[in-house]
Amino acid sequence: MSNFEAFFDYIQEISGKLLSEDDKQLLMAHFKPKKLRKRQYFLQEGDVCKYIGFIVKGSARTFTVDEKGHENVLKLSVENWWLADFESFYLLTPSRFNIEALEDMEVLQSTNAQIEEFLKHIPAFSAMQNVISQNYTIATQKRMQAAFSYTAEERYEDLISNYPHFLKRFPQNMIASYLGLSPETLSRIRKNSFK
Amino acid sequence: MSNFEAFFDYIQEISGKLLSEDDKQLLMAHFKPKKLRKRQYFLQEGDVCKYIGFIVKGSARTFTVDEKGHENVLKLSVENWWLADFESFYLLTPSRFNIEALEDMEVLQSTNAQIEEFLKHIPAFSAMQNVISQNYTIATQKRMQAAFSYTAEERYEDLISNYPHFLKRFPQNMIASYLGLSPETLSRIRKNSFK
DNA sequence: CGATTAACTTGATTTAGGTCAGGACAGTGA
DNA sequence: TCACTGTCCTGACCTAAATCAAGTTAATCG
Repeated sequence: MSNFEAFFDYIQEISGKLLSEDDKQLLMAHFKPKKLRKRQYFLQEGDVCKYIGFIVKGSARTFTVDEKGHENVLKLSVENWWLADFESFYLLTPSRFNIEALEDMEVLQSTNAQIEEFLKHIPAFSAMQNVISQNYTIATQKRMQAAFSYTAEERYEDLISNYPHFLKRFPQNMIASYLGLSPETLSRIRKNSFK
Repeated sequence: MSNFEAFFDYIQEISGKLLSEDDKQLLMAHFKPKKLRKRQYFLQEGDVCKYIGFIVKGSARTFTVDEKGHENVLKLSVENWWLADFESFYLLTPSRFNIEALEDMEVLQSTNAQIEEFLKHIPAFSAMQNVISQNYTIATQKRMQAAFSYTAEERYEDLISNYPHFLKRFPQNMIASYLGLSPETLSRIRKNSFK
């Protein structure tokens, strides 16, 4: 199944290790393919995030809704990224986040208990986890710094240079929210940066 | 050496596993105790972060300096926390951060290469790493959300409830910077929250 | 296809928080 | 002892970005 081929490639590439036939069988047995239509929710606020998903195709946003009904995008995710509220997933607490498909999606999903098994039995899988957690640590450190010490404009420039494809792929108001800006402000920044 | 006792306790507690005598010997052989005086730097911007440090005693701040000479505190660290710019530490790139002792400190430090060895040979150590990276992921997710969707006042309330001891331990201008505020603003928030 | 809804732009106004400036108290050190 | 430096407070002013409002363009769907 082509879904899994992309997934296997990803694991092998990022971990720098090969998956055996047994490894692949184990993964195929416990990662369930799931389709989500645009606007469908992978996770709803208040629910426990029972599944972690690997995005084979499509994109999603992770967001909160505050008391005034204002939506706040924390994360935009595309192919070869993982989808979960890790706090809820690890601790089994109700999530404060929503995760919603922005395009039709194909996801491979599994549970916390099964992930533990993969980590125990598949060397490439646990190597992958280490690399991901390193990357995540680094990326978050950068994003925190940007959030606090950059202006709106600098954050936008930063996004352009780090994730240029986001601009084509996501509506501008999502990008604005992801940058912590109102849609109006982003529109004005873009207008000014043209001249 | 009492330094190491606290360190061993920490590893065993957080990992849920015991350290053997051999494990302890290995750790003692490759974690070097180091003293830092108040104001001394553990890491300077531009240098590669060759060491990771475990704080046995004292506290530190991780900060950047922007073009205008404005300091920006990203992290405040106390006993039983780790000290490093992980991007620089993992990738061996020059760091954009400074790490400075805010009090006299005792640190146990080691290198990236040695950490790899510990992970390979000491089960409690790699279990610890997994727990830490989970906790870190969760904490960062929260902090990101706070940074983007909370007001100055809410961020301060949040700090009070999560890290009340920070308020006694760190000067107010450090706290302000950590919260992404000017010292004046924090002062005013405190004034208002008294009545 | 036209009808509705969603996405983007632009202007006018407001506001949270920053910046600048002055002063009150420590704590430290020659 | 008294300057010196760092920390905190308070007031006056300013500015980046949010909010409100209205209009335009682009997507979506029956």
